Amino acid sequence: MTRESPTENEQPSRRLARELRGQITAGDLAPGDKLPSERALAAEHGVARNTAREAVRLLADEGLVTAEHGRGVFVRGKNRLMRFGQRRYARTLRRETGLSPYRAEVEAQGRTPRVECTSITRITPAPEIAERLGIDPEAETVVRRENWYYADEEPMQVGVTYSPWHIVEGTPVADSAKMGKGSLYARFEEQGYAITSIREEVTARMPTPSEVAGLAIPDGVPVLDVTHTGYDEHGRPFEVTVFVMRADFNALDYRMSVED
Amino acid sequence: MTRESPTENEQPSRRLARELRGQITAGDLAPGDKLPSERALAAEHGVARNTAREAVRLLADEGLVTAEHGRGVFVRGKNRLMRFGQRRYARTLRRETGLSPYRAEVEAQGRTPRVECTSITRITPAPEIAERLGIDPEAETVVRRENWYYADEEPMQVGVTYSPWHIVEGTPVADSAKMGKGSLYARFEEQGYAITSIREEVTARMPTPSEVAGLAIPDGVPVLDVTHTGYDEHGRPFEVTVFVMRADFNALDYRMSVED
DNA sequence: TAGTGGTCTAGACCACCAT
DNA sequence: TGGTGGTCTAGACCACTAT
Repeated sequence: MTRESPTENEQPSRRLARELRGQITAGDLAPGDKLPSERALAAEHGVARNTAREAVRLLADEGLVTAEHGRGVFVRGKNRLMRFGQRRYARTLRRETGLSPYRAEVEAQGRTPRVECTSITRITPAPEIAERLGIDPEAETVVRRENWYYADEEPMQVGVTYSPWHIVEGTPVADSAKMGKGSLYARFEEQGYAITSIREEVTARMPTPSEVAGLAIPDGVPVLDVTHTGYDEHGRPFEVTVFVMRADFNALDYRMSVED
Repeated sequence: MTRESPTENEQPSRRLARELRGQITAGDLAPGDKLPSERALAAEHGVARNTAREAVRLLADEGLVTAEHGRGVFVRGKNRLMRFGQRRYARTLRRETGLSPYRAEVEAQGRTPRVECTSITRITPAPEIAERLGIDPEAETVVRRENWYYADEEPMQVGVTYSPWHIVEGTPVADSAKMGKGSLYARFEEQGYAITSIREEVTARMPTPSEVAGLAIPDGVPVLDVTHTGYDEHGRPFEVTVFVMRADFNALDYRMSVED
C-alpha cells in the first residue's frame, strides 16, 4: 500500500520526511518522543534549515507530528477516540445515567467532561437552518444556543443548536439560568418534543482560522462537520444542531437497519 | 464568528492571506478565478516571494484555493456533494434501478460514473477487520476486494471490502470475471446474505501520501474514513468495507430512529 | 540565558504549462 | 519561449520555553 522506497531524484525535503516517517512507523520514534531540532536535522543531513523545516511540515500535514513553539517537534500519539452515534439521543441513556451523552462518553474514558453554554441569542436563521426546520426564515426567528464541550479542559467540540422561537419561548432551552442538569434533549422532552428520529449530515473539512484558535486544533487535523436535525414523534423537525469536532478525538458510530 | 479585522503587529503573510481571503469571501475573487502570481503578490505588497507564497499556503490549507503547477493559483468552487447514507444499501434501489447506489448518485448529478475492481486477493485479515467480522484471524482467511469509484474519470472514493472466505468461495464476489452488473450487495443477496442492518464508523483525517497520489487530492482536503459492517437478517456480519473518500466531494446522510 | 520553532529576506534553479 | 508554481540556500530576527 504505502510505497516507502527511495525514488531517484528524490527531493531533499521528501527524502528527509520519508526517513523520519520510517523511524516513526517503525517505532524508533515513539509517540511523545521529540524529534531532533530543525537546525540539528539540517546539519545532520546537509540541507538548509528551511528544507528540514519543510520536511517537518510534510509530516505535520500528515498528522504524524506536532510542533510546539519553543519546545520542539513531537511524535503524535494515537488518540483515544470518542464515539458518538444515535445512542447519543437514546432516552434510556438519559434516564439511567442522568447524564448528557457527551458527559457519559467522556467519563467512560476516565476524563473529566465540561459543557459550557457560551451564548443564547435570538436570530434570523440562515437558509440552510430554516430549510431543515421547515420554517420561513423571513417570518420566524430561532433561538441560537452555542455549547462548548471540553474533556480535561481541552476543547473537543462546538455545537450550535437552532430551534424555532415558538417552541422554546419561555423554556429552559432559551434561558441558561434555568437549564438544570442533564441533556438538552431532556428539556425538549419536557416541552412535549421527544426526539424520535434524527438525520445527520456528515462531512469533513479543514478548520477555519477561528476554529483553529477556538478549538486549539494542531496542524494537519481536520474537523468533522455534522449537521444534526431532530424530529419528534410526528416527524416534525424541532431542532438543528451543527457540531464541529476535532477529527482526531472524535468519531461517529451509527448502527441502523436497512430499509426496503 | 470569523474575526477578519487587522491585528496590530500582524505578520505580513497573515495580513496578505487575510486580504486575499476577504476578496474571496466577498466575491471579488470568484470560484475559478486566478489569483495574481506569487511574484506579483510579492511585488504589490512589498514582501519577499516566500512570504507571498506562505500566504497562499495558508489559504490552500483552509481549502479556499488550489495551486496548479505552471498554471497559477485558483479559487476553489463549492463542490457538489455526493451524499451517501443508509439508502445506499436499500433493496428497492437495487431492484428499481439495477444500479449500484454509487452509480445512481453520480448519474443523478449528471456525471458519468465508473467503478473499477482493481484487485481481488485472499489474505489474512487485520485484527480490526477480523474483529468486526467476528472471526479468528489466525484460523480463517478473507477475500479482499478493492474497488475504485470515479465520476467523469475523476477518482472519488476507494472501497476495500473484506468477506470471510467460506462465505464468498466460488461466488462472483471472489471472481471479477463473474461479477456481472449491479451492486455487490445483489451478489451477496444471491448467496443468501441479504444486508439487513449496518454499522458505520466515521472519522476524518488527512490523506496519506499514497492516497494523495491515488485519489489526486488537492492540498488542504481531508478524507472521510468510513468503516462499514454489513449484517444479515440474523445479525451476523458478513462483510466489512473500508471507504476512503475525498471529503470535498462526498458527504454522508443518515436518517434513523432513536431507540429507547 | 540558551535552545527551540515561527517568520522573513533575496536570491537561485527546476518542472510544468500555454503560446 | 516566458510565466507559473515547487524547491532550495544561507542567512537574519522574533517569540516562546525551559533552566
